[in-house]
This record gives sequence, C-alpha cells and structure tokens, in this order.
Amino acid sequence: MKTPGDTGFAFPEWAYKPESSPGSRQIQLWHFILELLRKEEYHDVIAWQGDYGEFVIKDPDEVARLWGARKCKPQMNYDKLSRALRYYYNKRILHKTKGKRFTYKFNFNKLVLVNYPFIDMGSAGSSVPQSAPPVPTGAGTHFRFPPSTPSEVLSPNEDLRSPGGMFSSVARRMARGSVSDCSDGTSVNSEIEEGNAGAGEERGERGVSGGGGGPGGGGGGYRSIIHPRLSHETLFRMYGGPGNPAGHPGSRGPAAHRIHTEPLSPFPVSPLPGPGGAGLLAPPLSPALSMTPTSHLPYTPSPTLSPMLGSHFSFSSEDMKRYLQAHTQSVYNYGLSPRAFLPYPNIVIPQPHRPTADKVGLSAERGAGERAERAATAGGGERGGERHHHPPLAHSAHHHSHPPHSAHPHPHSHPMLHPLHLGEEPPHMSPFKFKLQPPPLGRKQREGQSQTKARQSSLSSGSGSGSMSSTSGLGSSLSFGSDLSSASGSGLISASSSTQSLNSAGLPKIKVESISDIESEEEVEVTDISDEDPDERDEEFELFSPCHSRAADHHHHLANGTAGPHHQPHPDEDLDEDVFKAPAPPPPGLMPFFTSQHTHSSTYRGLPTLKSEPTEPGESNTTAPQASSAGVLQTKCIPLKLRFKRRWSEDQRMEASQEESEKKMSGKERAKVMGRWRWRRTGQAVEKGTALPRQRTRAL
DNA sequence: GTCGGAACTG
DNA sequence: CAGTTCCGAC
Repeated sequence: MKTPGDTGFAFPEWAYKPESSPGSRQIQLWHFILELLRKEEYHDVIAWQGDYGEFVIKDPDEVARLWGARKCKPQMNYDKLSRALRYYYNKRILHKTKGKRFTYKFNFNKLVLVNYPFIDMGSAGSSVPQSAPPVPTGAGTHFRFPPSTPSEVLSPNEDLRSPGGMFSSVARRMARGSVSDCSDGTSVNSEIEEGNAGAGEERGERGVSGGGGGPGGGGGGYRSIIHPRLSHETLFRMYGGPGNPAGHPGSRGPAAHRIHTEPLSPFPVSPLPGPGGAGLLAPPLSPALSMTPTSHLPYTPSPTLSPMLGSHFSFSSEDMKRYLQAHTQSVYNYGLSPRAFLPYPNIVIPQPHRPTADKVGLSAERGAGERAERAATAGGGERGGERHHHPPLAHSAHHHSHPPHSAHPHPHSHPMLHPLHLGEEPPHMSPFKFKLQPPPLGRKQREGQSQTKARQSSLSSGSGSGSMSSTSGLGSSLSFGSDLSSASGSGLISASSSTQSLNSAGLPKIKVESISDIESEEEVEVTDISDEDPDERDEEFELFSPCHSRAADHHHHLANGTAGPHHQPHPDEDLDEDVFKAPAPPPPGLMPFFTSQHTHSSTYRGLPTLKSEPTEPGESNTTAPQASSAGVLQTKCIPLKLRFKRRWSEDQRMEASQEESEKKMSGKERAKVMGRWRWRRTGQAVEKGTALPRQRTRAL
C-alpha cells in the first residue's frame, strides 16, 4: 500500500493530488481532460459530444496549451498531447472515435461511477444520447462536479461543431487556476479549488450560459455533494423506491430534476485532486470513498460508517484503475451506463454541449471575449508550430495548501471496514445492500438462467454486504477482491487488498440493491469490470487485443486462492471493450421511451431505476424479495461463488473463443507482429531490439 | 489526422 | 509510471 501521505490515510493519491506536493503525481491527462470537459468555460475548446463519453477537442492547440501550462511543459502541442492520449488506448481509458477528428471517447468504466447506486433514477429523463457521462443526479448529492450548467443538459443531440472554431479565454482561466503557473512549483490549481473557493466565481461566469437557473440545483459544486437535499428517501427513489419506482411524481416532479443538471462528469465525484479536494472533496469524492458514507452522509445516519474513518485504502494508480473499472462495471451492471442514464429522469446528463441554446449563448458571449483574450495571450504565433511561450500564467497562484491528507481525520480507525459489520446493518444505512454478484454471465447463459435471482437474493441477503453497501460500495468491491467468500461469507474487507481484489477474474460482483424496495428489484451491481462480459457490443472497438489487455492480466492472479475455479482460460480477452461501446439499450422495462429492444446485454440487467417490470425475465430483476430488508443472513455464499465463477469461466471461455479468435489478428495483433520489427524510413526492417537509437540530440 | 514504437524524463 | 518528445508510417 502506498499510502500517500504516510499518514496512513488511505485516500488515493490522486484524490488529493496536490500537484504541488513533492511526491505526488501530477495530474493525469485524463483528469485534466475531464476537468476541462466539465467546465463550461472550456467548452469551446473541448466538449462532450456524440455518444456517451465521447468528447471532441475543438481546439487542439488550445487544449494542448492548457495541458502544457498545467504540466509546465510549454512545448506541449497537440501532437504530443495526442500521443499521451493514445497511450490511454491501451489502458483503456480512452479510445478514439474513428472518423471523427479530435474525437475521443472515455471509457467510463474506468472512471468512477461508483456512486451510481445512489443515483436517483426515478423520473423520466431525456432521451437523448449524451456524450457526457451520466452522472447520477440523485447522487448529485453525493457527487457532482462542481460547476456545471444544467441547462446544457437539455439538448440532446450531438453534432459537433467544427473544431477549432472556438477559443477559450486562457487568461481568464489561468486566473482561475485552470492553468497553473509553472513558475512556482506548487501552484496548480485544480478545479476543485475553484469549486470550493472559486465556486462563486465560476458560477457567476457560468451564469451566462446556464441561465442561472440551473445552478440552483447545483448549489455549488462540492457543497452539493453534501447537500442534504437528498434524503434517503431519495435514495429509495433511485431505486424505484418502494412504491414507486417510476416515479414519485410528486416528489420529483416531472422531470424533476432534483438534480441539477450540471454537466456531469463521469465521475460522481471529481477525481481531481484539489486542495479543497483533499479536504472536502477528496474524501467524498475519491473513488475509493465513493461509496463511502460520506457521500451519503446526508442519508446515512450512522456515524460509524463514515467513510473517512474507514478509508484505509490506499490506492496506487493501479488500484485506481481497478477501482475505476469496478465502478464502471458497476455502472453497467447497474444499468447505469451512461446511456442508460438517459432514460432516467433524474439523472443528469452531462452536458452535452449541445448548445443549442446554451452553447450558443455562451459561445457568443464568451467567445468574443475570450477570443480577444486569447488573442492577447496567445499572441499570434501560438498555434503555429513550436511555441514555447510560457503562458503568461502569472497569477495562478492559488496554491492551496491542502495538506494532502493530513486532513483526514481518521486515518485508520475504521470501524467499518473491518468486519464490515456484515451482520449488522444499520437500519438506515443505505437503502442498498450489496449483493454478491455472479460473474458476468455470458449472454447465453444469462438468458437461460433465471436462477440468478435466486442466488442473488440469497446473496443479497447476505447482509454482510448490506452493511457495506452504504458505507462504501466501492470499498467493498475493492476489498472483496477475488474472493467472494470474503464478501459474503466473512464479510471482511481487507482494505489492503484493494489492489488486486477487484479485478481478479474470479471476482464476485457485488450488487447493491435498494433495500427498501426489493421488488423493484432493480439491483445494482457493483462489480469489477475487468472482465466484463464479453459481449461485443462495441461497434467500435475493434481492437483491443489481448496484448494490451495484458494490463488487465493482473486479474488473473488474484483469485486463485480462494475460489478455485476462476481462472480464466482466456488470457487475453479484453472485455473492456464494452466500455467503449455504447451500452446496450436499456432494459425494456426501464425505459419506456426507449425502444425497448431487448438487449440482453448483461450490463443492463436490472436497472435500478424503474422498477416497472422486470426487464429480462430472467435474471435480472428479480432480486431477492425476501431477502431484502430482512436481511437474512446467508451463508451460501461460497457455493454460489463457485457457481458463479464456474459459470463465468465458462462464459468467458466461450465468448472468448469466439470473439477473441476473431479479433485476434486485428489491429493490435498485427501491430504486435509487426512490432517486432522496426521499419525505418529506408524501408529496411530492423529487428527490434537491435539498436536503432534515435539520435536525440536535442537539448532538453 | 492518427497510430504507435522508442528513447527519455521526473 | 505517466507522460514527453520525436518520428515514420499510413
């Protein structure tokens, strides 16, 4: 474990990531991208667009510049930045949207969606596809990025605007801190800061676009997180609440959006580190914590659960990845995939920047101003080839001193974590309970079986999970790791285990169900994505060939200990592809407006939201009725586990064989093969490894 | 424009 | 490790 601060505190470094802090890693590009994406100010430069998770860099040079400024790499340009982005392909954080210039798509699975369980999905939502990652609104309570504009959500569609058209106001941003001043090492401002401190400021600016109204919901970034607005009732709603899944019309109102529509980032919580983040946000936000009580603080009464306390997790980047995967997965499992959200009323869709209205307004207004500013800043030459101008970042000096973690109160003590209280669930905790979830079923199997329900129910009842659920879904998922037994059986969470635990192939998934409404059955699963179901829904993803997935390989190991059977035969599958895909259509029952096609995509099984009817008869929904609140303890876990694993393995095997074989040779493979040779411009192939040193003479 | 290898950096 | 820098290929 690497604990960041040594404080022992467990938040992931990235969570706070004081850029300024010495050891800390700097902001990662994807964080940064997300950061820009969520800010309206940058919509001219980069914005969500198209499919969920898809964004367009409208002004590559500007983005590069901003990035360079943030990283103090004045020489940064789009070429370089894009290289960095391409590295994400293999990591599966991003992938390129083919055919669209400067358009990439986030793999939200990798990002944190953990909190989704809390999402309030009750009402009907916009039906439009949004590129922005859906964020649970209800969750908004829990998480949401600070500033955003609600209005944006409104328009759904997607065309992009031609890239390059807009400009941003760098100066302004800098002032705000989006860009850091390289001069002093410390300063980098994260958005979070803004959120906290700067919120007011931004809002003001934003007001323009937002029309002001929106924010009301927002209230402000981070604060909103804590916002008490949601009662657990809300939570219930999310799950369709007892009673009325579809909608509590009364409470929510039609569209209701209790949520503020902010442009949501995929993350429930901002991943960004920030000073404030550390203090305020980080904890709640951190993915690690995501499920933590914090988020629900409002909802959760039990103090013990506080995430803060519990969080001992330390994440490495790897952990983070896994974590993210888990989240993502959960999203899928929950049926929360971004797309899935669309239908859900309360969910806020990230801003689509579809600007019809807002954008226009914004752009227009801002555009002019910014342009001017930019011009000033950039000076004519900026975009051209090499620029080295350091951006005039003079001011950004907000350094915050967020002590990285120091703030966190209880570094260790975590009552919760330990035993999870498996047995005891605080009554009010969250409405959800975790269920162990079987490994993703193959489609075939999925369909075939309806047993699932049974199992689930049993599992769910296994309360251990239940207790956790509210506390930290994530944590749970993380900790459980490969072993189901632990989750269900012992219920112990080993914080430390986080790393591997998630993805091991054999990992069980945890589902979160709303306790209150079991029948609605919208179960949510939190699972690890690592192996998502292979269905290939992805149109796009042609290739992540196994090789890349190697990264993912890790999963394989973990599990072994316990459960036996889990290893997957197919080493290579890369299931994440799904991530990029558009999620399958929402379950029929759930979305009325959606075409209810049937998709059996596993992902959607059991959407949390509306309970209307069981989507797929089979498994998804039925959850365990009985188990629910009563929380019967169960002990069946193990067997189930095995079962699941077995199934899972089988599925994977099957799918793998099919799909994988197909893919195998695709792009990457080819690359790999070819990769053995380096081709030089001469046309000669040189064996790799043989030295062909690039002569780099250039000075640093 | 995009891709990805390779060397290199902090 | 997460880029950064270069660069050839397509």
